[in-house]
Amino acid sequence: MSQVSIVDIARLAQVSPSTVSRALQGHPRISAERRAAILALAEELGYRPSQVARSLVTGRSHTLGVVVSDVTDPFVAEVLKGAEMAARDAGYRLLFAMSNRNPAQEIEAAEALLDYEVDGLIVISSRAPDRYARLPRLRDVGNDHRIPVVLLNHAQVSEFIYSVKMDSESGARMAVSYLSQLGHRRIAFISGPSGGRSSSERLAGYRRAVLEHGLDASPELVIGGAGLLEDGWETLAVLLALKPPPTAVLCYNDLSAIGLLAAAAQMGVPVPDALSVVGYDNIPLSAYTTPPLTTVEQPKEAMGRTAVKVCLRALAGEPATTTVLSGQLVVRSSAAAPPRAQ
Amino acid sequence: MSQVSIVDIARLAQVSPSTVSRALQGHPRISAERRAAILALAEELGYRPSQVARSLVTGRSHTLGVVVSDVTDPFVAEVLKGAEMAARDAGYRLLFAMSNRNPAQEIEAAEALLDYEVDGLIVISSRAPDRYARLPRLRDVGNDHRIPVVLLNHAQVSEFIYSVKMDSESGARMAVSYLSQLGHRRIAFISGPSGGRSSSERLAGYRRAVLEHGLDASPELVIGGAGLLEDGWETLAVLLALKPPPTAVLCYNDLSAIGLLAAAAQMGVPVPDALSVVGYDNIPLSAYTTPPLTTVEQPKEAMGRTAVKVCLRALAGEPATTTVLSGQLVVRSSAAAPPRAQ
DNA sequence: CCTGTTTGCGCAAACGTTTGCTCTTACAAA
DNA sequence: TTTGTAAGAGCAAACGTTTGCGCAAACAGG
Repeated sequence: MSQVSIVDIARLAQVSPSTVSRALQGHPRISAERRAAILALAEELGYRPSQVARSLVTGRSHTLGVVVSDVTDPFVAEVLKGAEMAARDAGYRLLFAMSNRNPAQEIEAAEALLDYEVDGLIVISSRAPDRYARLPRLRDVGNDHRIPVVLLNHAQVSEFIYSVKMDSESGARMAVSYLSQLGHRRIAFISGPSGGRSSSERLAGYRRAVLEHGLDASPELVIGGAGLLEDGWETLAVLLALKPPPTAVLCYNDLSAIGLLAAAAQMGVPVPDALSVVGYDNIPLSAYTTPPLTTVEQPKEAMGRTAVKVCLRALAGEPATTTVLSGQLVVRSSAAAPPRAQ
Repeated sequence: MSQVSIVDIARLAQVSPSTVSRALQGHPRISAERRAAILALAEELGYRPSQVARSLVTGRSHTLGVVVSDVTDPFVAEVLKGAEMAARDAGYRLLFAMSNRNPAQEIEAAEALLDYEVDGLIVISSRAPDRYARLPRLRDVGNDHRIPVVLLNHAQVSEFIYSVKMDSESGARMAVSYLSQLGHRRIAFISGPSGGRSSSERLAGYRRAVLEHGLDASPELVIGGAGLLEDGWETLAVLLALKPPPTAVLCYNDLSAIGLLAAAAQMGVPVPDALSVVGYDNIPLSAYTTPPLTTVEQPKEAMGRTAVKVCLRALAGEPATTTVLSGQLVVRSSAAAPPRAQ
């Protein structure tokens, strides 16, 4: 640490360290000349305050912890991007950890981040949302210094856990309604990671739309998945094995939809002529598939930004909220009227 | 901070804080019973050491800064994933920042991370590699406490800047050789972000292979790009405008290749029948395009892991190295023999 | 029994800030 | 002149650790 510190400046400026500190933060009771002199000196020496020393005394690290399931998932990456930008804009930094979609690892990571005294915690695709309310350090602390946790795409699970989410149910509902309007009666759903809130909400939206439009509600039409490329790929076979096969399918996310598209192309199943497929998320790549994917947009970057904003507001003492953003269907060409209706 | 500290434990155990500290870190000169008692107490109280206090005194934060161009790029995300895993395995955390492919923002981010006393810096797709050697805090510090910087896919730019990279030149060369063996004589190259080291190396590899195989070396065959989906999309038109159009194209990365594929599908240009395309990176999605993309594999996760390993070794005092990993061609079906050779 | 070494532990300084309190000086009001 | 107040700056404690040094007791060798 041959780094220049506040006392180096103090020595050179012939003042006390406290004066330097106050001058730097614009404390009113420092004369203008001193202030200027100190600022100039600091600039000249290339002084940069030690964030860790600052943290130690103030109890604020200007750091937010973010734990994600897997950065490699385009949806997650996009949200993370939004969060990073908002954090930077607010003078905050992000301590990053991955859970590999593993609940135990997720909690472990969260705890580790707390060791670094992050001011808040953002969890992007939680697999263990209800455990946060029970983390000792999140529970015990007096209300004056509670560490806000904001969960993405999860309902608020406790009084002090915040939530920003998209209305997944209506998103899925919109997609199914659209397919229904195109003439489809037998629509399959590939679900996401079990236990995931967004997965169950999308399923609920699917079921609701199926009911509302009086579509085929056979349970065999909902097929398990985990939101991975492979899921979509493997699912095509089970779709085709159904009797009769569905004419359309709503996928948990774009990734599984893309897997499905690939399988269809490989097996010579024309999309959308023989099978309509719609995804969810509207990741950038979804515009570049063949055919381009009809999908429901999730405001990913905005969700990330909002998450840190909510977190920061919580730090400022605002009560917990769950803010819900809305998406919309983006129509491209992977869904069309069913064969028999043509 | 109503957090339990080392002095709380000390009070309860009727010993001094130093003893607690030493007991916790397994110092030999603490009796076994005391040690056990203290450990038990710590466990019971749910004690977790304050990393920031620790950092302040030891000068080590057990934190690595990582600045990336854009997490949203699948290549970057994959490398980041590898880095995160290796860091976690070593008991390190990652402070994350994004540069948005902007040199000024990149340096600013790096400086900000240094304020948090990161032990090392990893830069994933640098746009300003040569500026690190000049950062005051990286230059001035005595050799005992120099902060290692490892650049990904950049050559070593100074004695104290480390580098882990793939041999991009030979990767590109392999790809072009392969196309040449298939019978292509006129092969285009879509370049990556100008100024990027990997872009120029891949271009060099392309040129070398073109020369070696006596292929058409017209300068019009190398086309500018930035490694984005849009680049590939827009490039198809300029490819087709060439007279005669090339029969194959090597793209800077899979992203641009996928853009190109999409454009081709949309404009009815059959791939690989009318145009062979090969990508670079082998991102997971490249196996799910139509047709599946022939590409050159980059060991992305391994690169991330290696980056943190190199960084940690540097901290342990090993001299700077540049380690180069090797890739290989993964043949799928987006490249085949040219039309006239069939 | 004396000296020398080992074992076990505490004291206190240090890391680089921030901040409540105190102190001095100047200046205005009475 | 006295008193009161405001401005400007310093003292020292505090944040939670780590660690060099010192000290006492125990123990070994002679």
